[in-house]
Amino acid sequence: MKKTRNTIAKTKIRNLIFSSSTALSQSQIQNSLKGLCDRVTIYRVLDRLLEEGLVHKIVNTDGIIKFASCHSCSADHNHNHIHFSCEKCKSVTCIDDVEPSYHLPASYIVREANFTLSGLCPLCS
Amino acid sequence: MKKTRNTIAKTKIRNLIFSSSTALSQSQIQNSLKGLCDRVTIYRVLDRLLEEGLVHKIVNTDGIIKFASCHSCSADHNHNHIHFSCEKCKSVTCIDDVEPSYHLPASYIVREANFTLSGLCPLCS
DNA sequence: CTGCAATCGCAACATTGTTGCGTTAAAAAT
DNA sequence: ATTTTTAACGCAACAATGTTGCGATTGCAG
Repeated sequence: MKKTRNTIAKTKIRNLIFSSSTALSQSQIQNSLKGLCDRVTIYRVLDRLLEEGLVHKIVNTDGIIKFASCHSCSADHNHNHIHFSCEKCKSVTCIDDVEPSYHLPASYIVREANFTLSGLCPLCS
Repeated sequence: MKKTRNTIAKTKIRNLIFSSSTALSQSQIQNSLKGLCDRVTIYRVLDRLLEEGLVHKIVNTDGIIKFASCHSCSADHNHNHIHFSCEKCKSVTCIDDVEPSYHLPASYIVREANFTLSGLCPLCS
């Protein structure tokens, strides 16, 4: 497979996501970087970070895609934990230690799960 | 509260969603209508149908927003069932009879849930 | 320090969704 | 049946988000 390089933009974006307690959208990252790199570069870096399994992707309840670091899921790389989306402060947080349970008819083959609860987070309630 | 009118576009769109076995996006609806009304009208009709509680909104794993009819949830209007998104045929289906279970720290106030599983649907697997 | 190709910046484009405003038409009132 | 009211419409313009092609740049291996 292709080799990946550690560029300034990639390092900066990775650090941003890793040091954030909430999931970040492309526009949030763009604002933080303040013109460090092009908008397109952010999209491409995020794609690469996803492919490399360093971050995971969350679809918010309003359809906005956010990215968060993979902290506890290095073992079996299971992203199927719950996310919480605050209606007030718009933050998206991973609830790492709560796993949802479900069961489907056997004819469905499940490969990924995206569970997002929305409401008010501890800071806003 | 404001009165709502039954216009041609609204009736057609409502029927489309109600007779569909899968959730529909704005663009899918637009293609089906073949120029019956303006693009903007579809957005506005969907908003109204949502407000009136006739349809519910689903955010797909790729961030695309889809709409499905409310069949079994007229009683307490609970939309917290699971949705299944097929990676192959891109269909989004409501799995009405499976309710997910979860529990969060009490400091979170949950108002809505959006649970989407993705993989292969019975027709594609 | 040189060469290769991964990555970047820029421009252009595609899609999705929103807003303002003058016009049309649904349905209640006359 | 006709008038009146205003919800809903079409159109144009805009905003946000994401994608693609291509020539220039730069990380890093040899």
